[in-house]
Amino acid sequence: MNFTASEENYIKAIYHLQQSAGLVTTNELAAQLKTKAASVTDMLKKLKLKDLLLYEKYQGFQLSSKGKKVALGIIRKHRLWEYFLVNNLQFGWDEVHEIAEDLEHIKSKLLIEKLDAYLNFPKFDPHGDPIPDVNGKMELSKQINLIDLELHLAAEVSAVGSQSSGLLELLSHKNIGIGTRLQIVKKFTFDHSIEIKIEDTAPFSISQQLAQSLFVKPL
Amino acid sequence: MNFTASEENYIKAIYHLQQSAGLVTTNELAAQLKTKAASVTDMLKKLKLKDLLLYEKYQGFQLSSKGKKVALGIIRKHRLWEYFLVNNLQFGWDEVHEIAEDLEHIKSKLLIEKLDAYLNFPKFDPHGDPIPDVNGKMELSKQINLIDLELHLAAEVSAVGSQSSGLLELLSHKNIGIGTRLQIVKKFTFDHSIEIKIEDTAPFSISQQLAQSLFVKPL
DNA sequence: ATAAAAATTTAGATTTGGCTAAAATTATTT
DNA sequence: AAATAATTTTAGCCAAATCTAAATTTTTAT
Repeated sequence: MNFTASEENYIKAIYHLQQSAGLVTTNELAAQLKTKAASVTDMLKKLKLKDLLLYEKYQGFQLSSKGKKVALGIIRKHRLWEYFLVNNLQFGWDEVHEIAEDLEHIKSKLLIEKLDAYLNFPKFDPHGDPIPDVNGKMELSKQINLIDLELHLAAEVSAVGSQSSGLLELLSHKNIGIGTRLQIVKKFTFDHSIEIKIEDTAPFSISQQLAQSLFVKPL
Repeated sequence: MNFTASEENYIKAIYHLQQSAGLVTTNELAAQLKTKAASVTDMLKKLKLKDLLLYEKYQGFQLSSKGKKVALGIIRKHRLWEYFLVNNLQFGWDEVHEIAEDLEHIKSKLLIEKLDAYLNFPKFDPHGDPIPDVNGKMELSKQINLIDLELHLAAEVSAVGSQSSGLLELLSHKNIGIGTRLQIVKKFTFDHSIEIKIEDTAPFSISQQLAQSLFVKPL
């Protein structure tokens, strides 16, 4: 089956939303895609007709197993291209999301398999997110949200919660990236900020919001 | 200015047609794009409005200088991607056109400049067509791919397909450089290798891949 | 030079994906 | 349990890019 770029964007957005929420709602999706609820409803009908979506009107929705498979294919393409852009073309990891949004809609199956081989079958993209293989399987790492990391337990940054340029700018300013080793030295209840220490540098504190955008693997 | 994929396809097709014909006609273009004359007329009006086209109805048309600049930008992207697909991803040179048709519409300027650098600023694509540089300049000559040179016809090496060190190493080992005079003494269908003779030295054979990286001017 | 043929353009319809505004449904409050 | 609020859907419209059929202009041939 063949899908338009717009359909693919809906499928991908639904996939990401249902990861946390289970059932997805029309307004949520409209906000995510920066479009209007009425437009979403239209597309939902189309996706249901193509058996990509389990949907009863007014009742919320989620991807069918066919829909999930399509979503994983798009995510695979997106993350492989991001890997290529950063590792081969020397883009910064904060510059590649937009471009990969376009590249992910290029249709050729062979292209992606050859790209994957050329890159040596990478398992994680530059943001630490796992890359699905040809069958949609991916390594689900034991990463947890930084806010939930136990006090004084050493861990390694493995992923960021979004690709927003604001977040990436802040991280590079604070010298935090994928692979950075750190531990929490104090948690403050007042504003839920936490104080972290990166290897042997001086501890500094980060906001709850930032901590929630960081994922780590305990070492 | 930003253009749709469809507009870009029209611009590119007009560019190629006017290379041979000068003025282009509606039916010609419709045939080229596998669409109907009425659709072409609609698009011509749009392109004229955007100052990409010199067009008076019923009188034929051609690209404005602005239109030509846009065309060269698209051709640049197309040929760079073809080069990447063949030289890096190991596609056959006969498999890449379709995919490049899609990739050429990816918008990022930075992407193309980084790709160009990554590929070592190639001057010719895998089919021997010149790749325009950032300013739209390209090597225009009667050179042809060595693989297409007529048997026993004397010719002079005029360009190599890329600056890759592997290619240059091989060429210097075989004593082939710009200006080298040679002729083909035999073509083998089995592996598409060819046997060449440089001036008065003994003939030797070179691979299809190497022959495709060499461009010659018949003397 | 005029009629027929060919090429081109216009007019009106269709599809896709979006919009606004109004209607319908579900959820929340009093 | 109504009334109000929020959410979702429907209805009707718009723009881009295509199409068919009809009208117009240009070219060709008698």
